[in-house]
Amino acid sequence: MTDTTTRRYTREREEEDEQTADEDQLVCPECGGNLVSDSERGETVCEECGLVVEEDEIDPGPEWRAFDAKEKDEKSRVGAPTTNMMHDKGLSTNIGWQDKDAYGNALSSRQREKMQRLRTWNERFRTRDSKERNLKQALGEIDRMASALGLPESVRETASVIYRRALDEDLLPGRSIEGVATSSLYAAARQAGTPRSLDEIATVSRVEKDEIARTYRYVVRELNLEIQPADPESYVPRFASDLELTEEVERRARQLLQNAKEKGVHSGKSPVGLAAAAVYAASLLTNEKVTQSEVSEVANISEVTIRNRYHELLEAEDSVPGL
DNA sequence: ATGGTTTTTACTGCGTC
DNA sequence: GACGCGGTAAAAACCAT
Repeated sequence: MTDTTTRRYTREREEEDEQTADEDQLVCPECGGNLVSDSERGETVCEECGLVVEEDEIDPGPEWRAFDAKEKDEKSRVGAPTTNMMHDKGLSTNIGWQDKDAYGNALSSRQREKMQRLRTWNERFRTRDSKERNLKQALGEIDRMASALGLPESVRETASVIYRRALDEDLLPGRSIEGVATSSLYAAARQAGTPRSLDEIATVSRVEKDEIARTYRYVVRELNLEIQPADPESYVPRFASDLELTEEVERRARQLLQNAKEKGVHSGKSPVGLAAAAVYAASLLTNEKVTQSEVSEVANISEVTIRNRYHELLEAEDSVPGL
């Protein structure tokens, strides 16, 4: 299992590399010649015809003109190159730790105290900043996915609370923002009694189902979220309305499920399957027939599973006298 | 990693329209 | 002949250990 997933991940990465490598070798739109970037001028030009494709690029090189070779060696760009590896691109303030002034002289004790305070506050603001940024992106994602799944406002609220907690407890390092955001939403939807299956979640998320499941388990464990297995009944209204069935069917399906619950038929079985079977069975009992394949379609469950479950449901029902 | 359970896939046969 | 349904065996997925 782990073998296959890691293998897949590495393969994806290779593909990405190939892609970016392809993109690097650009071709002139005019004559088809190779494009070369001239960082001296900040332009990308065609080798063949001299067409300038891009201007005003950022020049990562020295920012002074060099008048001779010696000067070229001495004068380099001030400061570290910017990088996307850091959330602030390495541009935010850093205060040295050495308690020396710009000339290397030791600071007075009063100055040292002052610098210490500045360091503390600078660090506070900076980490708060990065978390804000992180949060903003995650909340955007949660919003997007929630509306794609037709989940109400309250679920988004819950999801963002969960995400904030994950952030506060430092659960993020080593995990993708996307993944944790998705897991938060998944958890929130289940908590709110409007569950969406992992498959449904996965279709709107940017991360793979495997990763969502993994991260979800992790988040639930670390935050001690108490989430009971989804109640099959909570799927019924959605399926019923997707199939344009009446309230009557819906009520009947609920009855079947409640009865099954009392008999303990349902433990260990997938809630979605149970719900789908209940809807199907109810549609038969109320003469509003829908086919198994229709139900399996909206519930994303195999017909076989529906068959198996609905037999069990009816058996449980038969043993109740007077129904 | 492993073993037990559940779900899915694929295929087959039967009855009906 | 296509469709709905039932059943089965084997593969795959899932879960707890």
